[in-house]
Amino acid sequence: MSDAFSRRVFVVVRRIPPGRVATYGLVAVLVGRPLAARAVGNVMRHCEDDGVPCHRVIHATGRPAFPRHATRLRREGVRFSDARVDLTRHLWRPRLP
DNA sequence: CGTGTGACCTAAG
DNA sequence: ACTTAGGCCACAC
Repeated sequence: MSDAFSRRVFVVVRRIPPGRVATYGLVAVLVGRPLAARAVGNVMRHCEDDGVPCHRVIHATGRPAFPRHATRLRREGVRFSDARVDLTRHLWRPRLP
């Protein structure tokens, strides 16, 4: 998909550094649609992982969408406490331009 | 143009 | 700490 919204979502997700994560809601904020968290999820659903680190976008509870994402995150040094990411430690806090 | 759906979020109980 | 209910947005039909 290459509509405007999806592109902006992917641009943001590509900027998430290794070892950090963003929630769907945070991505929504960063693309300028603070209430479009669900739509972000829809975009990620069709993500074919072409250079986009979709495993770094997780649920607000700290649970990745799929277990395989958790293993990739662990490989990047992300710490889990009981199957959820320690958000206080790993939530991405981008520098605002 | 109306409806249903989804890798969501938050507040409340 | 779970579960619900309500809300919001983009997209496919």
